[in-house]
Amino acid sequence: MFDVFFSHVLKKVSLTEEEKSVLKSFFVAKNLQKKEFLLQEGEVCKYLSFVSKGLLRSYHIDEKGDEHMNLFAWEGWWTSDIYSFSFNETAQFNIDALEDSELLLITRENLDEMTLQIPKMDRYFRILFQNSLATKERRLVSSNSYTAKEKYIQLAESNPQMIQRVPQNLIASYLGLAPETLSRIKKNIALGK
Amino acid sequence: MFDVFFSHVLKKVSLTEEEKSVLKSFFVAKNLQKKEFLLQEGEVCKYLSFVSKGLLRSYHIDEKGDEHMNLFAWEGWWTSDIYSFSFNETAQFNIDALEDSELLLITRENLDEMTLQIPKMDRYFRILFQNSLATKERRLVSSNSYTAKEKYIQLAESNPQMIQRVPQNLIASYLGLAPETLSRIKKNIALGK
DNA sequence: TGTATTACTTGATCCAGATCAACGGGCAGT
DNA sequence: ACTGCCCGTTGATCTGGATCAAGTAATACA
Repeated sequence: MFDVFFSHVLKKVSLTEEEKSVLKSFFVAKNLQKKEFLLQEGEVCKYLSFVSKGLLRSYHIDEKGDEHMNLFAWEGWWTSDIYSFSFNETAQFNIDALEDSELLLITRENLDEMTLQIPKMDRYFRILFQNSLATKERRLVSSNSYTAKEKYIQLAESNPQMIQRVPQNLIASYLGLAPETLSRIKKNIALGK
Repeated sequence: MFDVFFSHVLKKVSLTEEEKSVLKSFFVAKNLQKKEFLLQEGEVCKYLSFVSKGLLRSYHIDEKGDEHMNLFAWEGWWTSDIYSFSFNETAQFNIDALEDSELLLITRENLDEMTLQIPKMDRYFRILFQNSLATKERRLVSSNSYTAKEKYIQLAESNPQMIQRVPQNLIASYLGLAPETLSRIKKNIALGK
């Protein structure tokens, strides 16, 4: 359970055995079955969650009832409604499991306490958030600047695993496209553009 | 020059006078005149920049030559091509000044060194990036989920200062709209929807 | 203080991608 | 093995916002 976690943390900061065991104490383990919810829109998001096994999705449902994917998180990724978690406001995202999953959860209070006890973890999360921000910034520009086909090709190149692992209709939603549109785009690409 | 800077840092972490003077030594001050560039697409972004006075914009230019705004930064905000800065890759954004501006620049090497000497700054940047990430995540969903009019109204409510301070055609670009579209939207709103 | 350049508006037309509709194929549960 | 249904495909049509075009107001600059 913690193996995947430590191997990820150790890529960014070093930890003693002592620190590792302190670290563990701030987390709670949770299993989630396929289709089970970790968070529902309207609640306050209490946890930052590390995925040690499985696959989760985070998505928003608009007034018309349409789903809009925010992100997918599998082994080695964190997920949360980070806005809700940070500012203690109502969540805008739902998070549920696309596959049976194993998680490590930490509350905001524990995160604060943990980083005070082990300041290196501020560095870990600083780097984590910095990298996520960088990626999200590029995705936002891509979303405003490119055609549907260009966006799909960019995604396929930058994140081929997502395309293998996540159903096509959810990929469409992630790109802000109708499922029919993505289907047609893939057909065109297969026919040599 | 550093007054605005310290007042912002102190909102998130406390600092001794000693630490303040150490902190200062890692930054370089820079003035930028209106229309002058801080960064051009294709370079590597060497600095994370704090705006102590003025207004900058960060934007991407696509193959057709169209500009797509990424963000605006005024007093108390940071700007950078964070992807380029973090991963030492070619910048995708241009950054230039919309008003005469005063900046504090820090290199990646100095940022790393500074956070090692003053670990509290890891916490400062952890919180900064966490908040930016939260905001960007919401903006991305908004961009994929709402109509042009809804996006404008949301922006006007959540960030009225931006609308006052930034020219309308740049706001349009920030929202991923043609300037004509935003003009019409504002007209409709003025006419009572 | 005049003129040039840039910002904003308004109208007419166009198009990428959404929506609606119908069908086939795979796989999940009994 | 059967059946139900979810998922992807394909076709036909519609539409929000882009694009093209022209005029007007505002700001800068000399």
